[in-house]
Amino acid sequence: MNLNQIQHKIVTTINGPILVVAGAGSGKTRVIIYRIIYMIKKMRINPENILALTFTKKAANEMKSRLFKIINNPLILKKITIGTFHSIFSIILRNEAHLLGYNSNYTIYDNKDSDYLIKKILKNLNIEKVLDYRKIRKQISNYKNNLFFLSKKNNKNTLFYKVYKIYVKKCHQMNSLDFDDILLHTNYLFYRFPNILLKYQNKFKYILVDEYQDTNISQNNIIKKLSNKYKNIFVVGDDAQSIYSFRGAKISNILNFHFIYKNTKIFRLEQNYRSTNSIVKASNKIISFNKNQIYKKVWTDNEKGEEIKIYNATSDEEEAIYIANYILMYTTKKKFKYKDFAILYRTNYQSNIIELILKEKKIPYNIYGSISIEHRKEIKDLFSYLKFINNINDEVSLLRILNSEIKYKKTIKSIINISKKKNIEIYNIINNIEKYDINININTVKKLKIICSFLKKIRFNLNKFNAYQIVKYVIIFLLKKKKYENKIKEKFKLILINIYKYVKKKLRFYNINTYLSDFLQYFYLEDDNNENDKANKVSIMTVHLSKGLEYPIVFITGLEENIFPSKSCIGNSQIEEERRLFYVALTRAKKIAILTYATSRFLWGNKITNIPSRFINEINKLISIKYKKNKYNNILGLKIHHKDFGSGIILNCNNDIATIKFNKLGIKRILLSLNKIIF
DNA sequence: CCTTCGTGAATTTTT
DNA sequence: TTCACGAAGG
Repeated sequence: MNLNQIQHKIVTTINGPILVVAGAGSGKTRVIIYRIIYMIKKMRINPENILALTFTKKAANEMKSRLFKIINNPLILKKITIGTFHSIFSIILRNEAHLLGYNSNYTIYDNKDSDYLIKKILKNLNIEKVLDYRKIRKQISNYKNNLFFLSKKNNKNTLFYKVYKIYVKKCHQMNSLDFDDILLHTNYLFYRFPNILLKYQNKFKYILVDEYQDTNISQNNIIKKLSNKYKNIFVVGDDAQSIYSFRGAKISNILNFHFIYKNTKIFRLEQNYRSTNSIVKASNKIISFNKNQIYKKVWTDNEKGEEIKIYNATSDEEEAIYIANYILMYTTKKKFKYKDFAILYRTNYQSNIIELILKEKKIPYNIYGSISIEHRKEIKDLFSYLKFINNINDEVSLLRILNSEIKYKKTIKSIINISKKKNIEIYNIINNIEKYDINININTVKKLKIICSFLKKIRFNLNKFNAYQIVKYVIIFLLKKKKYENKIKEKFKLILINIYKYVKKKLRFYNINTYLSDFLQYFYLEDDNNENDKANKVSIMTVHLSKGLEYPIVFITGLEENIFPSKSCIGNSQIEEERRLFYVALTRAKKIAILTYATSRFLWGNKITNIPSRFINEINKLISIKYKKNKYNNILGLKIHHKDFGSGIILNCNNDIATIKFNKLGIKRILLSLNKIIF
């Protein structure tokens, strides 16, 4: 199995609660995978009793494919339950939905759906100017993830609570769950129905959780309940890589694990096998700037390797060009492959310019997540049809359809008003539109008729046709009605191909038919929209998505204050999480890490300028000097004294102009040739 | 009933 | 810059 002594011990210690504190690159995913194999092959544990949980769809798919490579037996593999918290528990909820007053075909609302609903509620209460719908959504999410509903913490007189209650009620009426509901309702299910809990306790006798540092209260409580009978709970985590606190992740879960589970065995994985010594050294240096951390000594036997490189681009475009050229050079002259490279960024929108340049230079790439395709308007339209067809109570999706089909807002408003006044479902009204006294355009009536008869027809066949057939009909219907650009048609085609593959795979692999609701579940909670994983392509993604992955050469881009670290994290306690995020980014690299930053960059059509990220300065001494561009190339981070302005530190330097942060006067740009600076 | 024009927000990260 | 939304005017 090729494991070190501690790893071997971890793999073969099966019973009881176990906490593994694992540094970056110490082989923790490998340990999980070998442990699963050991349980099945050596311990003869029934694979059906194993539950492995991850946080991102990407990590789940990665684990599945790595396991498959070793086990290579689909019959065994399909018995193991592997997936994200959300996907696994939403499947369980579908099975038990009737107990909670839901139908098993419930719709999953993404953030945009939630926003839409919250906006509507605020408008109805006439407080859309008082409360910000996005803040409310975050607050609702926070509420649910912290299980406040179980405690007495809620302040029932606030405006927020009023909105919260309506939101919950509406979701229930529409047979819909948002992402947080999936966890919340699972909690409620296990709390309220002990016999159901027992059923799943007996099924999942062995539970493994990857990236445990990212669990929130709600998730942690589910694991606690599930493992309570057999206590075979195995968690792996690294507090230094905790980067999901915005989703309610609580580091205290990992810190208090051994208090909650008696007789916990604790292991530490500190040897890094992934990266060169230079990279390990720099990442240790970075994380040492954080005050809150569990002491860990990550070390490596690997060679020193190349020093970390840095590139100061003049613009975001030039940054991308530099990266593209670098990749071209290394693939032609140094025999690296495209798939050896990853380009990481802090925010999704940064991918635009990178994609553009890579396309120009004909470098094949694979983008993960992205401004995810489900948020594109036309795709959203398609999926509102699919969601409504699947769940006739889903008025959010129906209203989306109406909004995209009917130009005249007044007409929609009158329909909604009638629905409210007479307490009749909107779908019912549009089906009998001529019976109602509405000022409505004749063409609109015709349109509604066409839509309604289509919906009726297709809903009639809902259980006869598989997901592929249904989606195909909807796409044909949409294309018949509207003139879409070719780009959109291509996207539709891609989605269809994706569905086709999925339906086929399910049939061959598991011998089950895929209906529309199965496909929607897959689309929202399982598909990481990345079929070409193994293809020889450059990977580009956010730092968040890169966790758990590794690449020989990694570019960390946009290392500027206000970008990375993000503006909203500067000057508060969240800066430590940003630093952990940078730590995650840096530790993805096996051989070479290249940090890039741009002097100016486009944001909303405006050129903005930022000073280099503090993270560059924090590891300044470990960065290869020859890559520090220009003639004042070795003065970054240097403490200086200015004849007029006093002492300060050099943040950036472009040819003759240095950006200096003065102790008393703040940030100023100084012409070096004036010779006012004493180094 | 329908078009046009002006204003203001958007982009932190994932399920 | 781009997009959504709403007011105003055709």
